[in-house]
Amino acid sequence: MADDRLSRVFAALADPTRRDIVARLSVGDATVGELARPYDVSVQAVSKHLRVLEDAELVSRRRDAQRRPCHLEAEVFDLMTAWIERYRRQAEERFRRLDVVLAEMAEDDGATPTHHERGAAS
Amino acid sequence: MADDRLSRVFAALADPTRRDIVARLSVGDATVGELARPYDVSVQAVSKHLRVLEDAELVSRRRDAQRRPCHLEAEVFDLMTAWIERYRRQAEERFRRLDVVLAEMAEDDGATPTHHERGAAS
DNA sequence: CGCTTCTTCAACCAGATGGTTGACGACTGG
DNA sequence: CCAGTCGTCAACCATCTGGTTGAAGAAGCG
Repeated sequence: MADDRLSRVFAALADPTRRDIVARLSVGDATVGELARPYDVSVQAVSKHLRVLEDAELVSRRRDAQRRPCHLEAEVFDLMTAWIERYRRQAEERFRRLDVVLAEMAEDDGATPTHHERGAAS
Repeated sequence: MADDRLSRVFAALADPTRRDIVARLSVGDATVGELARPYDVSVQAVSKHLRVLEDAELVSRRRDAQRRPCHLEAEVFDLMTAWIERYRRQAEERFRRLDVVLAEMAEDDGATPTHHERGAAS
């Protein structure tokens, strides 16, 4: 896996267990042991998952006696959302332009060209 | 990697080359050869990347003579956005509730407890 | 201090990933 | 038809991943 920020975040969330951990942390902070309990893998495995989430800066940790409570850093979601929205918009923009071109073609002559199946704008 | 839909999508986007391919496809459809040109890897490697994107249903392909033009399926972005927004909101909601609790505590007595560093509401 | 609890480190393993090269399949176009 | 182009399949390789077990650190408790 590449070592840039966005790659680490996407890779971290490409695992269902880690997504579930994120889901649970969105409700409230939790320790490694608490997080591990519901899964039928070793606590060490969960500890590794948490390290991945921490490297992706999705999770941070305090120290509380022997415990290391995990805290969800929701700001990272903005990074993903920004990336996703950028290309979603670009793709939508592209469809919009395509519709304009098709509309112009329809004005020029009555031919109906092959077209992507998508709801055309008004 | 897990084989569920969301895992495939996140895993597909965890690679910078594949994200770049998505970025380029957001501008317009392209063939495998066209997509491969800018990268200094073999066309076979790019073909593999496209297969990953296709399995994640981020990309679909037509047939045009020998060519296999690739098309971005932007709808999948909705899936990710939905997941992300869900937990972002939940985390924000949690902070909101925390702020309420803290406000109530402040009313009860003047003590200032330890608190997450985050901009408190109002 | 010594035991127990919570967590991580280390070594190991099977399987996935991302790359390579070489051969082949599909289709065009002269 | 047959040379050439576009793309994929197959085999191989190094590295990463997600899991295991066993041992060790770190901190509180009696």
